[in-house]
Amino acid sequence: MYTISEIADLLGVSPHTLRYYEKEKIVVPDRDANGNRVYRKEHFTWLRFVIQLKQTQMPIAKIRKYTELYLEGDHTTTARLALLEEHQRAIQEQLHTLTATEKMLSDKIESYKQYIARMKNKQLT
Amino acid sequence: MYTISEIADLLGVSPHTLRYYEKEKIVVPDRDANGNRVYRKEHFTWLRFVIQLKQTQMPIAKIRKYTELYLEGDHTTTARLALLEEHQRAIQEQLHTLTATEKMLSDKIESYKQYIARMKNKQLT
DNA sequence: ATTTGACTTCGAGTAAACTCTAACGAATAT
DNA sequence: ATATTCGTTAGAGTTTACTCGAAGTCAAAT
Repeated sequence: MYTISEIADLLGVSPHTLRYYEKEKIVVPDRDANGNRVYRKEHFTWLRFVIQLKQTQMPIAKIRKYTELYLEGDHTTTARLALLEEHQRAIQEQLHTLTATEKMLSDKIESYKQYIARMKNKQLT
Repeated sequence: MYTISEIADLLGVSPHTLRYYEKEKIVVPDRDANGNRVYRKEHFTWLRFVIQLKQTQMPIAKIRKYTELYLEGDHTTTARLALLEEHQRAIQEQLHTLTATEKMLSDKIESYKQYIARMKNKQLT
């Protein structure tokens, strides 16, 4: 049982963001007698999942789609599977690009270091 | 020597985007007698580099910063190196997150597949 | 001579994902 | 009893990176 700011702290997001996710119907918490939001373990788990998808560039709209399918029940498993596989492919492409760029950068960084070392030497002579 | 639409085609971006990059002082092409943009080999090379940084989530502002330093000349090599190293770290973090998420997803995908297979079996009985 | 097509500028418009503001209510602290 | 703290809402504002539209120029094709 968490308040909005507690769960925000736990997840490293702002309460504003959590209200936004609620408006987008991605995670709709319970309410207490005063109308305050109450997040439970399952909300926490779902939010953690959502944030992980977000960190890997899945757009909010697709996350909402997946959430809708999940809430619709068992007959949407095939659709959900397709969505996850699509995102898996997106991730694999990103891994590709990032790996290539990392190589390019470490080469460039190496050249820069050598250039700087050469300049330092010159100064000492 | 390329026109704006030629280089846009070569790089897979729109002429609009190239004009925007010029406004942001990331790549400023030459002009011909009619005032039309003329991109040369070096502009192409720089744009390809910029696009690769963009694909790995470097914000336009940082790309512009790097470009400025580059244009300022040799005495900015240390600053440029620092910038590249910072982005390299960002990439390594992304690789981490993506790898972890890819594992998470392939597990989830596996469960979904098994669940669907189980349902199919049931139907056959 | 005029139409076509590609270019130009400047400024406005768009989409995504927040992020903030203002005005209010309830519970706790002094 | 009052001040503070934390929550609420609806709606407006912000940032990033484009993306588009309108009005105009210029050279080549018909």
